Amino acid sequence: MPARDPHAHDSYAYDPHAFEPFAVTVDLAVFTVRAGALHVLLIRRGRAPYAGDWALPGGFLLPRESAEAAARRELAEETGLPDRLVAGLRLDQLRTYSEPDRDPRMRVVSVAFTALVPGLPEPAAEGGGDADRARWVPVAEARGLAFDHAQILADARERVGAKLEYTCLATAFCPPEFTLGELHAVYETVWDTALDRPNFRRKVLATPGFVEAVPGAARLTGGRGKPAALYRPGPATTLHPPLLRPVEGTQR
Amino acid sequence: MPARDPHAHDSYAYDPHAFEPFAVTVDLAVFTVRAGALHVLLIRRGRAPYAGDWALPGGFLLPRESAEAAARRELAEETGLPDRLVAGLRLDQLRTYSEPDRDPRMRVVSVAFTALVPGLPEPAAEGGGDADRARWVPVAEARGLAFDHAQILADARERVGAKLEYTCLATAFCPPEFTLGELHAVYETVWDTALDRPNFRRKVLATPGFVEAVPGAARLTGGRGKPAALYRPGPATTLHPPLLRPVEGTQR
DNA sequence: CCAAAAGTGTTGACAATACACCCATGA
DNA sequence: TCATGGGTGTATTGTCAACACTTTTGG
Repeated sequence: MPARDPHAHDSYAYDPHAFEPFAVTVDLAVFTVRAGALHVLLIRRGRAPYAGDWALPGGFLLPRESAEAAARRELAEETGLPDRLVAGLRLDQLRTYSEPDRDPRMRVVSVAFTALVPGLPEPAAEGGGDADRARWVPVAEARGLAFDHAQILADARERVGAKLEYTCLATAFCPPEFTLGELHAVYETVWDTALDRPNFRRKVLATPGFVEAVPGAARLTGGRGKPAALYRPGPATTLHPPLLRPVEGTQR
Repeated sequence: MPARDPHAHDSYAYDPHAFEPFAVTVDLAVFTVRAGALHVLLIRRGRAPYAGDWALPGGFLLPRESAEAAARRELAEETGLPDRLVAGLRLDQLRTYSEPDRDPRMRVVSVAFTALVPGLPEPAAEGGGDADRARWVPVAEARGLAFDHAQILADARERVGAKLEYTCLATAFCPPEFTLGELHAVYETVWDTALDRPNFRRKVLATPGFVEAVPGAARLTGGRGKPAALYRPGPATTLHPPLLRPVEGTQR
């Protein structure tokens, strides 16, 4: 409930703490698939607390800026990602982290986002701003993160895995035109499971609007093997029926 | 990124706005199923802005309180829901609303939650606090809400519908012991679709841990018809494979 | 010719649907 | 005995997993 008058309720009538200032920030978990491993974009902190540690990119909301806008701005400022890519990037809210002691200095509430970008040929974290401190790090090796960023990263990883099941978001990990082999590799990498290639292929092609063929085009992948047909992302956003992760446990 | 020193970055070095205070609130979309319709818990506002309009319950975070804790506290304070129910209630973060002008008076960032409660015999919105201003309203009739609460409500409704597909959350709409007919009615009400009863029944019973039979018990439902067996919520939290909403469109 | 990667076919297990049908209770 | 809601059976249909197989390229 926005801005109810802090004097409106007995339990904090005239309580100055009702105006206690909160800092509001955004944090970004930006993922990519490189060299067969899921990577996350991290920034090395320059000052205390957690100086020298790795952290998720992010920062404060400006006074008249939504969290989405702040996330996009911070991503452009703090990382070396190309402007065109950041402008067209899809940002998904993950959740908001509001534990009172998550920052040792003051009360900070942070809205976390996830984003998926294609694997880039060059290290991507180059250029102006704080970009020299930005790096792609395999999620398996991302340890000792500042603040509660390990938790955010874990939540984000789980969310991304789940989203691949029932949305068409996997194509966001691929370049504008991609082969089904590349899309297959995205699923296997994010889920860390083997998927039967022929069945995966059929499933993707049977879902209307997931991908659409680029007429006549083909590409040699890795120089070896038969050239693969190219596809573009289709207009669909959700997968019906979903493409479920195989479960290790007892059921199904 | 929590509490980065606002002087740390050139673009707002020494900018006092980096400390611009934000108010942080929670908003709650609490749903129940009553008389075959999905209802949401609303509060009638007592003062401007939007005086006299209906709004979602919610309020400010206290200085050392997480959003989850604030949501639970506000729910207990503002509504007549029984304390036992509020204490055991499951709260799910929906998303955070941060548009700069969503409150006409000041900058307010609000973390929205959803919660599901069983249909209560009595009107539920009774007792102390602001409870006399609280009411269950059918979502179809909830119009003209204060602030951006119509948007929050729409998002919450969609999320709840989606969650029924792949989680066991539907039992939260039912009393501690319930019949499969009641569970069936929950799905039909929330999704606003007819579901084949025998198939629904088999699906639920075939999902391990969704529900477990209460030994020997049976209940007359509505006085008419055969007494139905009683079930309790099981230990499972997710539905594998999911119970998908029938789609009206072309696909599937 | 061989290795590697793309792409097709086939089959059996299983799950979801659309029904028809029986059972227990109140009026 | 009828209406009402609970509960069971079954045939059909479709989907998914497993795996054998063909095709096209580079070396």
